[in-house]
Amino acid sequence: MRIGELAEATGATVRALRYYEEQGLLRPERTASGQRIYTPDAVDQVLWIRSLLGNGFSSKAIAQLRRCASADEVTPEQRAVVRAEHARIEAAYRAAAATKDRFASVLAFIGDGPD
Amino acid sequence: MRIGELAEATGATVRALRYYEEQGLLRPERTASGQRIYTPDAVDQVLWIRSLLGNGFSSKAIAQLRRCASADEVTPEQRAVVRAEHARIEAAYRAAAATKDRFASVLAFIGDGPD
DNA sequence: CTAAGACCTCACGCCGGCGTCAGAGGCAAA
DNA sequence: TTTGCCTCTGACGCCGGCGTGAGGTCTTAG
Repeated sequence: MRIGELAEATGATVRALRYYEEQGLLRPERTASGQRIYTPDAVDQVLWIRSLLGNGFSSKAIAQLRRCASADEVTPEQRAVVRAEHARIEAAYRAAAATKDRFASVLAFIGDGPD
Repeated sequence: MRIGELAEATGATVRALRYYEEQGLLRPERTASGQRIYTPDAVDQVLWIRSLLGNGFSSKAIAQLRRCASADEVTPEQRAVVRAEHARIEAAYRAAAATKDRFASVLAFIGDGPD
């Protein structure tokens, strides 16, 4: 698929997709004339990238993870990266859960009134 | 407590605490000479603020929520704010959960090797 | 063949959440 | 009172994640 289609399929902008490639998060093929061609998997990849970014991951960390996933062998360094980021996401998850619960109680308090 | 103590208690920097006040997220008392004095509750408030910021909330949205919490009456506008932010946090929570699970499987795959 | 639209590569701009000075003033101990 | 640390108020700087042109090329419908 072409970049505009991927953008529409994922909700990302064309600019963002090019930025992701620039950061090494995406590696589309190119046509002879230089136009980007994405495989269907790219949709999931982009959604994944955006969810990581939304959870406070930096693009550099995501690039590390990507390299880790595509390597045949996992180096100790990569292992460390994964573990560190795992700790991050655990914290983010707990924070999100707490925040969600807190909101739920606020909603229970005010939510049944008129709009 | 003074700002340095609050900083140490919360893990935020002094600069960040002043920034939060600037944004209307915190309202410490002042001594006659102008030094900030925080009540013990401020610790929880700061942790709460940081968790919201970490979940992608803007400081303006948090200020709105704060105003909402301290008002005697909840206006429809505030109600809308809370609902919108609730949707945000729901999404963030689901994303975090998915990310966490994905990491868990990665760790299961590589995590039992040597460091 | 042509015209519209999607795409390309620079490259500068923006904004939020602080970091980081500079310079001046509190405050507790000796 | 002096020493040393904490705090104060500006005010500029930085960096990531894009937005937004400018100026040119590709593709495809008619």
